[in-house]
Amino acid sequence: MKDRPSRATGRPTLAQVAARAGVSQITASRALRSIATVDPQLATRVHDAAKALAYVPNPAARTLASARSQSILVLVPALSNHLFIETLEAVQDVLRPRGFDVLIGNYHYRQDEEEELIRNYLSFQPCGILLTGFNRSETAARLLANAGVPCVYMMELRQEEGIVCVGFSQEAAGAKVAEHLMSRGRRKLAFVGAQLDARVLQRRDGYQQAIARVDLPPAFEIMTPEPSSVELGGDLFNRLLTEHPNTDGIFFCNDDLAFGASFEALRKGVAIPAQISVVGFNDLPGAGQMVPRLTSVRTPRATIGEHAALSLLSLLCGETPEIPALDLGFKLIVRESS
Amino acid sequence: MKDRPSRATGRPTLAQVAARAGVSQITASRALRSIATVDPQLATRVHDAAKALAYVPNPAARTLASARSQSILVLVPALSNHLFIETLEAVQDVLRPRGFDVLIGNYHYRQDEEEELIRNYLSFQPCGILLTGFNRSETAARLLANAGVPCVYMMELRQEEGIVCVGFSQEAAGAKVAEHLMSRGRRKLAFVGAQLDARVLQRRDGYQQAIARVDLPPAFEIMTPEPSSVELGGDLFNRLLTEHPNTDGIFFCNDDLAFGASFEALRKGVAIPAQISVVGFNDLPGAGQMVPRLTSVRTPRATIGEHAALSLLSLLCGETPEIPALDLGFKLIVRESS
DNA sequence: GATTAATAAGGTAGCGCTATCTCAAAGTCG
DNA sequence: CGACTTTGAGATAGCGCTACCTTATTAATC
Repeated sequence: MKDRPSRATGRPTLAQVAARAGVSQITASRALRSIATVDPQLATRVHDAAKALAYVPNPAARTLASARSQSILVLVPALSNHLFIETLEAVQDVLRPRGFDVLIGNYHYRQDEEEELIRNYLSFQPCGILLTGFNRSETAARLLANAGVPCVYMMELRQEEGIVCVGFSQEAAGAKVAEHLMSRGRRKLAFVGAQLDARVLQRRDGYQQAIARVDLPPAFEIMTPEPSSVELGGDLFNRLLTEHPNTDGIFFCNDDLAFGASFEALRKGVAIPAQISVVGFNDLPGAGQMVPRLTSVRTPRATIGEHAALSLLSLLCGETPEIPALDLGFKLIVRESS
Repeated sequence: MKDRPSRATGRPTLAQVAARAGVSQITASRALRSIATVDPQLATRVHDAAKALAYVPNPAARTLASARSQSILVLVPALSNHLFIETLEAVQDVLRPRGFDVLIGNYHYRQDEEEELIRNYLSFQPCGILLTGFNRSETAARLLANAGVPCVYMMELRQEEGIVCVGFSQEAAGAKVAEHLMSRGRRKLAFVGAQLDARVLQRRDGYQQAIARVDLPPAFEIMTPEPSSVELGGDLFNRLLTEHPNTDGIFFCNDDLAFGASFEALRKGVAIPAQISVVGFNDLPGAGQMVPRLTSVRTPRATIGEHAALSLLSLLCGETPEIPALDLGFKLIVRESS
């Protein structure tokens, strides 16, 4: 019988660590995974051996043997929006130091793409998933349910048995903006929305409801499914001025649009806030430097990422978070534009 | 002997596909990986069986058996800069349809963090790595060399045996800006840089060299290692006005800074471009909407991502790209601010 | 037509790790 | 003090796939 060439990677293996520590492989495995049933003295020997050999576990072998990886999947609708970047960073800051690795999936606000990502990434057997909002295809939801992987939902809230979510009330935020504009004496309000994901619509609803509560006529709406951008903001602002020239208060569904509108106003000589008050959403970096400085709703996107990751961790430990739907609130930052 | 409970995942396996197709497992494996030595007829049978069973390969098993994953690691210095987002998206657009999955590592412009990410992700046995620039710790470079994983470098160019890179000449871009400002009659030039990564310094060098070539005094420099932001741009602009009030042309190392400066100029009543010409870098979305519309250098960041991914693919096939250092150029977009 | 070379398919043996079971030793209790 | 539980460690057997070697078949060469 000829010797087959080794197919090994050359990296130190658990077997070598175990041999060096004078214990069995499985004991070494348990020690390195901090499983309680190992004598502390043995555990120390194992850790010393691992350090001496510069042992790094092989995640593929681990995943294959346990049918569960150390990866956590995070699905966001866009990377182009700075909002989600901050959420992602916070998620990574929580998970990476704890030995998880974060897989990022960007579905470009498309349900079919999200479904495809879920299908694809489930084959990696992630140990947990962070999702944005509740709006997804039935197939996607079924895939997730069948996989039995713990999920935490970000950005939106829903009080429902078995649902763990971290976010804030988009409706309440929308209402707050309406109340603010009305407190400034604005009566001819408008809402400008792009992209039109579930959260934009929720903000719109909250905004309109607050207006209805004081028996004002509903806000004029300009809505487009186009992706949001600074340029689009300028266009929609112009459209609004043409269609409803006497508008005196606008809530843009996000800051990008509001930025574009502000530029256009400067160019056209439309006085903000003298003639029209403008409010954005998210309070992105730069909102406070705009001319005029932009009133916006500061959303807790980083904290949402952080707490979503922590909630997922507790799910992974078999615990249920005390508050399954965690409301992190928001804050209206009033500046010159209103 | 008691029956052990199955540890299987429940998902269909290659063995089932093979059985259904009436071939051996290894033939099924080869057929699904499109390895040439399989009879097309058998291959069809295998593919049909796989489809019928909704078979999805187990990446962990694949990685373990072959000591090589289907993952490609991309390391970028920041996600907060929109520039890299576009590069990442282009990379993903090339690699995901071809069955690779993209691992994103963000090292926050810190060499130690990059090193840590490399160390960590190498344990996943990625089949290729995309890196940003050439500036990294020696340890990191050694780790990469020892791993023997194909690498492609993005953003910067270097003519060197065995180095595959895709980018453009940062120096040439800097020079181009200087020439443009001088062509507008500007003589008292300044350079404002933040973050100060290698690429910012290269742009600065190109800028200064172009100025030196026509025997003008060197540009005044304001340099700070702080992370770049709109707010910082305003601060640095004010500092520049105080320290060198007669400056008549400024090159900001990126658009964020230029945005902040523009806002501050509007606020202070400094006339751009009448009093000072301003040029940014990257031509981020929004540059064309600024007041005044910002002159900027449009960088091919998406194309860089695309070509870097393609070059990596050819390395994976054992080919060497015809042009190992691919210069994708840049374009000065002249607008109102200069 | 015998020998060699190329080709295609399959058998076998892991890759490196962990789940499960087994067993010995120690602790617990009526 | 014997029967029962608890505890810690090890033996065993895969997880699902692919690399390597071998063998069967066909094509090419002398």
